[in-house]
Amino acid sequence: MDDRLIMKNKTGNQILRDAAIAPAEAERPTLKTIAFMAGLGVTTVSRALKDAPEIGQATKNRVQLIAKQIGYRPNRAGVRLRTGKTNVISLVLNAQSSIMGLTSNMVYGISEVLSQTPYHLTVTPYSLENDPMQPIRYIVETGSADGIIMSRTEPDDPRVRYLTEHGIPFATHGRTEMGIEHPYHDFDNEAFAYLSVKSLLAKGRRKIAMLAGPSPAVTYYRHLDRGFSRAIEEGSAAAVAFSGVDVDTSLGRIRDRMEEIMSGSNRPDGIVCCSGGAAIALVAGIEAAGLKIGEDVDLVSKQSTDVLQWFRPQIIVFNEDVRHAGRELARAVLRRIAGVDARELQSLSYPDEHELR
Amino acid sequence: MDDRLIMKNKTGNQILRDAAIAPAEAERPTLKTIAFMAGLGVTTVSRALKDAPEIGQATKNRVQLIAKQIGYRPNRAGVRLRTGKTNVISLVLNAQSSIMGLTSNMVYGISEVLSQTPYHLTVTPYSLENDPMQPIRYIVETGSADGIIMSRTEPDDPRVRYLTEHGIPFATHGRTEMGIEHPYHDFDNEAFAYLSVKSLLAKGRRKIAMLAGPSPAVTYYRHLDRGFSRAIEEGSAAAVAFSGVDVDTSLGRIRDRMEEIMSGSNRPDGIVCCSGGAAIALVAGIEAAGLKIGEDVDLVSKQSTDVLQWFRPQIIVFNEDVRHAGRELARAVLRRIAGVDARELQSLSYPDEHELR
DNA sequence: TAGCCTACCTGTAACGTTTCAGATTTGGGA
DNA sequence: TCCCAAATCTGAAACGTTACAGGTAGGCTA
Repeated sequence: MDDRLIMKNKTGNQILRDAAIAPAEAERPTLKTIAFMAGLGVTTVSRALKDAPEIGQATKNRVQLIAKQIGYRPNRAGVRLRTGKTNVISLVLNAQSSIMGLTSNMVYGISEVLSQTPYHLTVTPYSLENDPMQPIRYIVETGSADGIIMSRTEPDDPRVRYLTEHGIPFATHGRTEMGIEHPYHDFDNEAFAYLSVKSLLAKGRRKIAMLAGPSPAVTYYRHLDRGFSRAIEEGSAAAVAFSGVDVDTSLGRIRDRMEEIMSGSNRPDGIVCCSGGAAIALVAGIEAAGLKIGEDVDLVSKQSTDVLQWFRPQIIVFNEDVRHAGRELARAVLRRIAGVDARELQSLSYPDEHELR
Repeated sequence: MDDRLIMKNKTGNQILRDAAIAPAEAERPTLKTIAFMAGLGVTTVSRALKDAPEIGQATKNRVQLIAKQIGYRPNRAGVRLRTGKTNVISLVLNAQSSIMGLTSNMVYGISEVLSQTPYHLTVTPYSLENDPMQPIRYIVETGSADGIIMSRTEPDDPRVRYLTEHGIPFATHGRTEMGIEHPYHDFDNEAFAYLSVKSLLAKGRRKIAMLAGPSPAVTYYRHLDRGFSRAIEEGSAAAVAFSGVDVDTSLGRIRDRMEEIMSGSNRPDGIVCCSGGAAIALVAGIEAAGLKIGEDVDLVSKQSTDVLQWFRPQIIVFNEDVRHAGRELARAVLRRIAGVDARELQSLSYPDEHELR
């Protein structure tokens, strides 16, 4: 004889007990379980749990008590199948920006917010060689998320257009310039660049260069450029161009190129850098050229992880709180899903000059 | 009259067209769609798509062709509800280890593998103050993943015990010492510590200290300690203890404590550090004490992001390829889910001394 | 007394998939 | 010619949830 014991319990569900092997595999309670216990129909239970107006208060209390006692949790697959709601937010990012905890902080920030909700976070990285639209299309076509958070926003971003057309809630890290109102959170890169140049000017620097984002592809490049130019003009300083490198370049190449530039005749005496990772390679190049930070040349950099001030205390540092960005973005998509107008879900955070310990 | 047009298509599903507003919201094809197009029953289609033996080859070909042409993708909720399979792998990690791209590289490594499969990756961070069991229990109780990947493995890890008892596939980053065979991937920290001390000995250092993981809580602490002690003994050197700091300590406190220690009389002349982030603070402390790396004291560190050699070229660096760890762990859970024996899913990677450019 | 409203509750169907237990067809052997 | 097995295919049921269209009881009005 089989040593398994198959029985029907009162709810009609099957219990499968494996005599000694499986550890009393407790069956997960469903609406049916509660319905049986309360002597009600499943519909009533379903409604009672979501505080529907047509259910009596006494019933609601009773049902909710039972649900809590037996640890009922709605089956996500059931809900998803029936309602089409996935309770999933998808973070789509490119695998390049891994350096210096940008990704992790974003993930943590988002999770912090989602952990208070029924939403789960799925992460979908794509490599820079691939089409950024691909993961987006996949999510939309398979309906695998209720909302999307994405980074590396471009001025005329096809993803934004696509998602808007399809009516899928999303929030971007970074702004667009395409006349579509959508939720975003952005770091004020214009202010950063402006303030950076200002602080170099204050140190008496007059030939200033910037290591910026991948030109004009990504929106923040434009903002940096605007802030930079404005400050340069106001200070009637000279802008030195860095050709052949940007923040996406490999650290090794940044270092080499910097050594080259800083050994040349037209070298800048002040540099603005918009990534902590790049700044480190940049410094290596400067020092390889025999120059000293804080003496021959001053450096201002953005950082998203507390590290540059340990690296070279002379570097002027502005913090970008990516974790905060994550929280803002998560809140934005959630509220967008809830139907809030996109214009109310746009926020900016300002550069915060690092205070020395 | 209503300006919406509700019609039944041939499959019996409802199409809801919003005259001008919604952009031809194409209905997602289901098995039913294919069944209708092929003039078959849904059962046959379902089977044909998974190459079941009882379906004729001609039918299979036809069905698969149609499926491809109309871009059919199985509905995850349907599958999940029916089979209980979620097609989700959950990465559970603590929010502390954010520094220096550890988390991101892990995520990217895992995604790389999962992107070739029907699996999605969800990330569930928890803060160190919370019970590490909590997210695990949640996943098991709600059945929200088919497999789990987790880090910060402890010698006697309650999560490992719990998951094993419940028969949930998982893989850990790091080993346990509890007599349970389970899939893992680990960096050989014993070899790292051993080799590190060896290289310090080779530089003539004789008073050696180590900044290690949180004592004995996390397994890798033991491995580090073993490798360290063995090398110290073999080289008949002196081990200097670092009290009050470990790799979890805040960078600020590490710096301060290091300054203190390195200003004292019994300061080491060689240091092993097992985290790139901590190494940076450590260097700051050493230099604040007026000492020079490579002269007064030598430093060996592990890094998971290419940064220390730009920071101070004098630091001896061993790389831990966390992205590779992510790939290994993902492969391990997947194969575990497929029923492969746990003992075949245990792997180790070895420290790889960083080659100078 | 009938009629009707309100307050509360219920069964059935459906979402898309897989499994189960057949049903149908075909070909071959007797 | 008949029957059986093999090869294909099929409908119904079920997973857990919510939406829809009722149902019932009690009280109130006319």
